[in-house]
Amino acid sequence: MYKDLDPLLHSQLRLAVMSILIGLEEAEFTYIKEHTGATAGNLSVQVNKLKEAGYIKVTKKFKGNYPQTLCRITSLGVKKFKEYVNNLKDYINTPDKQ
Amino acid sequence: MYKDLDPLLHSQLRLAVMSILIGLEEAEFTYIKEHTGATAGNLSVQVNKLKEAGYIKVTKKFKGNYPQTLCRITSLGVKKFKEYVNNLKDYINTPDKQ
DNA sequence: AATTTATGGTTTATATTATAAACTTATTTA
DNA sequence: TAAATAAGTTTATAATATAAACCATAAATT
Repeated sequence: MYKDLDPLLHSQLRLAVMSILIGLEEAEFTYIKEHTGATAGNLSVQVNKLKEAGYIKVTKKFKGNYPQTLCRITSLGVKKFKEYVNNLKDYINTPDKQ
Repeated sequence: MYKDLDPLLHSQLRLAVMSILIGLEEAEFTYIKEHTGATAGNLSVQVNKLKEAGYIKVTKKFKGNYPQTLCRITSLGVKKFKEYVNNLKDYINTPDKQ
């Protein structure tokens, strides 16, 4: 019971990023920024941590004249996300009490 | 989408404490310590934060000759816990991708 | 054509948080 | 009576999250 929660995923912003990417396969940095409400700086840091851990892959291109940072979840990322969600369930199953 | 997660609850140990208390109505400090695997120091700090926020009520008695710290969730605590769990669901609903 | 504003970020400094180590007080046990 | 155990608390440190400041280029404005 109460298995450890992956600290990399147990963070509001990183979890939101993963949540977006698991549903989308690929998303722009700015898209994630808008959909999470995060500041660019914070997002930049957290995206890098997920990248360093191999949970996501980040590619940098140009979109027209502007830089574009694309994020995509890896199979490791999917696995870790699912593990996290499963472990979390033990914490949040409220056994009927109002 | 992606509502803010109560930072007081989005912490592995404090969430485990609340998870125990929502199922038990009352628990000893030592019971919580054993069931979470936390160190006494860490637990002491986190229990106090939950107490300060009014999420739990802490009473100190003696059990035989030894001090006994009892914890009990408050109605505010139950409300906040449920809100947290509801908000969290948006983050962890994996829309079918393996 | 120079200056200002916007885009798309990164780096760095600071505030917050979590955690462990050390300490306290009292109690058993050898 | 000395050492170990119980039940915690306090404090110091490590880790984390976040915001503020910064950088480079592009587009718009004067």
